[in-house]
Amino acid sequence: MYIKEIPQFEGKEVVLKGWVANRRDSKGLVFINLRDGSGLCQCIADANKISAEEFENAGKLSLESAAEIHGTVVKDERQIGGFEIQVTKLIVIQIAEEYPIAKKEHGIEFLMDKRHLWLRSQRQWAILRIRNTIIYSIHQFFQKEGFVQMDAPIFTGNACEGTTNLFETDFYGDPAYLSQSGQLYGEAMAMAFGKIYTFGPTFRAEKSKTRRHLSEFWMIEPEVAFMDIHENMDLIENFLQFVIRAVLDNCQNELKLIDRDTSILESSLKKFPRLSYDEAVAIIKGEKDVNGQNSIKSLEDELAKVELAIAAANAEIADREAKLAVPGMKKGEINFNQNKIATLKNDLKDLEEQQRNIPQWIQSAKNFEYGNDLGGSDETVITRLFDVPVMVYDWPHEVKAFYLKRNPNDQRFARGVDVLAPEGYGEIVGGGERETDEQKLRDKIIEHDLPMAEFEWYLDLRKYGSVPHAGFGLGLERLVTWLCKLKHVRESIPFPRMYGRLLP
RNA sequence: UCCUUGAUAGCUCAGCUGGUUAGAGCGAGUGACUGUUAAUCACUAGGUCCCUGGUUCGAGCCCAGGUCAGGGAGCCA
Repeated sequence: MYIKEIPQFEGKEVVLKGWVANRRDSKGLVFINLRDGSGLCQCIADANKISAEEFENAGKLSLESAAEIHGTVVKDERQIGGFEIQVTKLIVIQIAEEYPIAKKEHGIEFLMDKRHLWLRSQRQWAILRIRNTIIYSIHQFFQKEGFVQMDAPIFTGNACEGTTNLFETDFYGDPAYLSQSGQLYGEAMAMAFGKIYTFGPTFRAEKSKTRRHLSEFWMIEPEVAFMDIHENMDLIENFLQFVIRAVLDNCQNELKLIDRDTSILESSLKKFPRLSYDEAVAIIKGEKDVNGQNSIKSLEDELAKVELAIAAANAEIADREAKLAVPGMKKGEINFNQNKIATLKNDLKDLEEQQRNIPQWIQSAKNFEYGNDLGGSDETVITRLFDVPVMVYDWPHEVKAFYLKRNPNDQRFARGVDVLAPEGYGEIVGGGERETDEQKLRDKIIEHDLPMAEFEWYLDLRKYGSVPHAGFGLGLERLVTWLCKLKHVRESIPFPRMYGRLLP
């Protein structure tokens, strides 16, 4: 019997096993918020309805203690889930020691150190259930479309893309690297199975400390034979919309718990704009408007808004501090005001950071040099103008991976495509159409200064039935982060691995 | 690797221009209260002010070096 099934048992006797998420006492009454992994439910232990020993035990239940509770389901609109349990019997399974995570705000370092316990709190629970729905719907989409799930190896002998840092390990005395992409193997498998997708861990040893990077993350990489870049963009759009719809259909409760405004998710079900690199650059530099909006002007407006918000927050802090300075305030009210000030100060830190960042974004957008890759701020600048993910294709070939095909009509461009998520989240998908000509690939490998011998097996694919093909890679954690509107990827995975973080 | 901000009680933070015995709230413990939602109220306990060295009559505060962390850049999904 799980808490999520309670609505089916109104008026009946049930048995729940779970952990104490919160407890409040009153004379003759103990309120227990029980958590069992499926949901939360308030249980009321009444001194008149259970034995004296059981009532005493109920009072001893510390935060995160485990108990088995027997009781009657009673409808009560005020409660989470609309029901509560009148306890008839209470069995203590374990009394927990003092629980470190208080019912209060904590700093991120502390919470990350306690990640194994933090997973129990409601917000983390909701995010990771959404992650589960996303994973399930990814498999559903590809399976219904006839893709074969086929994983790439994790130990690799070569550097697929060469540029990024790899984790080196010892493979029976030889150096081996943890995979940074299954891409090349996916191409081989697509030549055998037609449509495949990989779903596995990926490792990048970049000493990045940003809200978008992990050292270990999960990547989904489909690859399809006889598909060109435009069909690839169709696939990406259908795929992402299937996943978004699955989250909207199945996770309303979780989305509400994390306070996610779903309007952008709903608007993302309409067609994704497809911009060429040239168009994207013109928009970033403010040379081209989108629906009457100019990138530079809208940033300047944003900066003005941020400055107003900073002034408002400072005024409110001053006001509340003045009130606190007057003696005679009740303790509860003091507490309320102090917490409010703490929250405001935290908001202020974020606002002040934006105040510092936006002018830099404006500068970097104005000075954007044609031919460069888009930086994090450029992605933000462009996605702020849309309420759907944006696809940018046909990139200067110099900035993209060696295996991408050139646009046959304009050799300056490689047929890569990036999907930029709205709300400032930036790149969540990178992909494109692959080069089919063996000699052109050899030239590129030399140009990128990669060891040719390591790629001979890959070049074989171009000798035996080389056909047009395309695919993409989706970073699971970046998708979770955007769909949940998280501030940082570290909350999108149960145990994040990042620079400086190997425990727990 | 670079830029930037920070480290004070179990947690979140305050601590003025260097000054005598370092503070608050939460959490914990004890007690009060029959409907609470981070309950409320009273009392109690709780400190290597990150480390090393320096300046000074005097350092939580100033200086130098280090460690760790937050945010950003580069790079990427």
